Amino acid sequence: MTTTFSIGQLAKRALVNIETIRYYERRGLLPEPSRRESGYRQYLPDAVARLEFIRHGKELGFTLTEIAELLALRVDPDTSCADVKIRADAKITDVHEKIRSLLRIEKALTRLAAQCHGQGPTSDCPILDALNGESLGR
Amino acid sequence: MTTTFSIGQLAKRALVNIETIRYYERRGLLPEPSRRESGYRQYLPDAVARLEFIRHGKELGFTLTEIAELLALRVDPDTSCADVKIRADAKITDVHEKIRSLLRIEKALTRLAAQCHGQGPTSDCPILDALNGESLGR
DNA sequence: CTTGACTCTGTACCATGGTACAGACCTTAT
DNA sequence: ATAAGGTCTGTACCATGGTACAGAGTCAAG
Repeated sequence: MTTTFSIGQLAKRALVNIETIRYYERRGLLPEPSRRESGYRQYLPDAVARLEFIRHGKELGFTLTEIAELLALRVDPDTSCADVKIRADAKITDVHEKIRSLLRIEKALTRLAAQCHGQGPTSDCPILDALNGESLGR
Repeated sequence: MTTTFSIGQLAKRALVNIETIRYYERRGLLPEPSRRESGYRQYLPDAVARLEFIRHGKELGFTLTEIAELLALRVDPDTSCADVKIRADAKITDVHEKIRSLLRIEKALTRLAAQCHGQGPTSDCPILDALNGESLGR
């Protein structure tokens, strides 16, 4: 006899919203569970692990679509660890690009904020002047 | 006689989509322009500068809502440069937080990718193992 | 056996920043 | 005068990651 969970119990254990579980099912991140005669979803304990996998993936910056792919790779006997590594490397590049972009923004903002004494009317504000002026993106 | 632009001409000059201009108007980023008898929007040259202001704000990571606030500050005689600086400083903090979070992600991903030789079945993949395991978020 | 809590499906809604129509009307060039 | 192209409003749709119902049916405790 195997322990099974209702969707509410699963939600409590995995610390996610019930609606989120159903949403993940619609998105294909969770397999369709078996049902009781009433139609109630019936989960096995491994569903908790699956939800944790999803959470960890999100913590690493993967989108739900990408997480679905990783979950699919995991069970496909024709894929190897290399397929996973490719995705991880792509995500590293991705994250790296975002960081570079944000650093550029931070630099530009810091420069502008330093020019601003925080006094006087907005008509003399160097920050607003800059927004009116040339492109800042470099 | 002042030169005026149709919405299409403005879109060309400011390099934005016509629909975007109407969207910005709905969002309160652009004032409602005067109209011809036909109802066609009629823009003054300063509308181009306004759209550029918006673009620059976006390049600095401000949301459209925040840009609308900056635009409002600009014309409000009761506000000072300090009000602008407060927003710029808040955005710097904001961007800084995002960078820190992404750096944490990058670090975790890089560590995982380094552990993965890229060989063997997915069942032995250290990256997938990590996603199954403990929380990664620090 | 009743009542409250739970779950079901389907759909709508939130923010964010737009894009894409449809169907009608206007303008401009030939 | 007519056709092509521009513009109008209103609404729906895109992605992303969910959340919030309504109305019906189910389960469990007292």
